[in-house]
Amino acid sequence: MESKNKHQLNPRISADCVIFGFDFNQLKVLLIEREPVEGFDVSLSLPGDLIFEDEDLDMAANRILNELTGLYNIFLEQVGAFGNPHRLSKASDQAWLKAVRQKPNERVVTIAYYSLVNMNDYQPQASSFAKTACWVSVHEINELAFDHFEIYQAALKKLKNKIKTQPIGFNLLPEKFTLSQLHRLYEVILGRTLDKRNFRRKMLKLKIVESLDEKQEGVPHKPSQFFKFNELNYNSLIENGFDNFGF
Amino acid sequence: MESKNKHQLNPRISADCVIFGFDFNQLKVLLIEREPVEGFDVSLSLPGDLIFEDEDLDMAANRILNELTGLYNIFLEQVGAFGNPHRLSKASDQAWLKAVRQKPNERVVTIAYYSLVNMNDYQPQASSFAKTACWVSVHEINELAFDHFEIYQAALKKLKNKIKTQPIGFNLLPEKFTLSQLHRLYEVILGRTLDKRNFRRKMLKLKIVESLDEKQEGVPHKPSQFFKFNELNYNSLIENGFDNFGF
DNA sequence: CCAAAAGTGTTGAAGTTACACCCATGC
DNA sequence: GCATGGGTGTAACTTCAACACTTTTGG
Repeated sequence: MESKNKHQLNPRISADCVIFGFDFNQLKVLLIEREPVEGFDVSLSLPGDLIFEDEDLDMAANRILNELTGLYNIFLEQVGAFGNPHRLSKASDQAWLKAVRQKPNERVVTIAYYSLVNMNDYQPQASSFAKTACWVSVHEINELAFDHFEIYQAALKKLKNKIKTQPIGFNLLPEKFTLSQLHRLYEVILGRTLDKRNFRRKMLKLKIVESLDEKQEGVPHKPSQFFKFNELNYNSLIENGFDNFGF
Repeated sequence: MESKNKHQLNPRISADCVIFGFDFNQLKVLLIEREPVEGFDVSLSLPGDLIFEDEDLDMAANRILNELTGLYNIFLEQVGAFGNPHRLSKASDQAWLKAVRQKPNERVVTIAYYSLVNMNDYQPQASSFAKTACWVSVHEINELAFDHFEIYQAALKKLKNKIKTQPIGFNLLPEKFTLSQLHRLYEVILGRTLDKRNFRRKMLKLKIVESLDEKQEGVPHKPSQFFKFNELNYNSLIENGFDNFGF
């Protein structure tokens, strides 16, 4: 790394982020609306950017995440590298790249990440690579720019697998939450219904949740108990996973 | 991608392979001996190479694997991207790179893969990037060039996790094998002993093995039955995994 | 006949699934 | 008082973990 290169963009490597959120009902992904270019409709893409030469891959993903959401230090994990030589060569993508990149023809390999955010903490930010961002429900995502749909699918698959053995779901919830919210979260991520009683039993047995002395107020039904997660047991499960989480 | 670039090397992206083998006793990794450069000892590294501009990442990994082993179409899966800006800057690594790369200072992000090979099929090949290759037992691997030790660890972790839910172990065995061999394989990959009876029961219940009308010969103990794997059930488990594989 | 690895069953404990009704609140 | 979602227990079944002796062969 020669010093003249230190803070230049690397024109061949980018990072893209699949940022998941949960609105207590649906699983969402934060997408950016690409400025329309002549002859093509608006289209949605994952937030992403070229990396800097002096920047680790994780740092680049964190930068993208932070520029877009204002959040630091939240769950972020690599999905993998996507490098099909033709991943940028659709006509609509090329038209857009010509408008924003110095070298629109350059082959770019992207390193994909996924992140879990608490939607309450999210504050939209103006960012260098995104004019407007919006949360889109996963079942409404069907076409994305470049190979981003494929990346999104890989990220969702990784999330599904991971949530079966590690208690990462809490990253999508606020500090206080109800077991029903957690239940719904698991259902939407795994894409199937889970028995309410069995679910609660399992969570309580794993001891990753702890009930608070506080209940919902103002709801037109029996108020729900709030819980927080138990950091100690949470961390030990993050290390070891729980093998028999038979959803 | 301009056509003049079509078959040039991409100086910023490489692929590295962690190639696992099993000699019926130990889990091994195929490493290459880097030519010593003045002032530094011989050192071991993972096989790897820069990718070509017109080459998919998977293709590049397959090329490296094939050039080194003569094998095609075998198990190969991405581990992830490794891109620490200083991953190549140790003095011994720099000395070596100066001898073999046009741009030894270039920052290179590498995409790591792991592969499972049947050691009997392996035939050493002369290759552009390796003079000599050798199988090293996993418990003897402690230092590797660049960040390759970190990559190796990530690959092994991925293998451990994957073998718990998918029947990929067969890729490391010949067509005919005994249940004891399979048993030993699982033990060395997972790094712990497994009860013999419980192991056999589980494998037979999953129906991924089928006994052949053939036994070991010439062994100084009760001869062992040979098995092959059942491709049909194998493939359905590759799709679906087996959730409750509680090792 | 001895050494070496193959092969085989049972039992108690734990975990999984399926299932239906009462409760507390706001309106 | 009614609509809404919250909260609870049990029984049948499956899976898991632990454990020791007999068999077949070569030398």
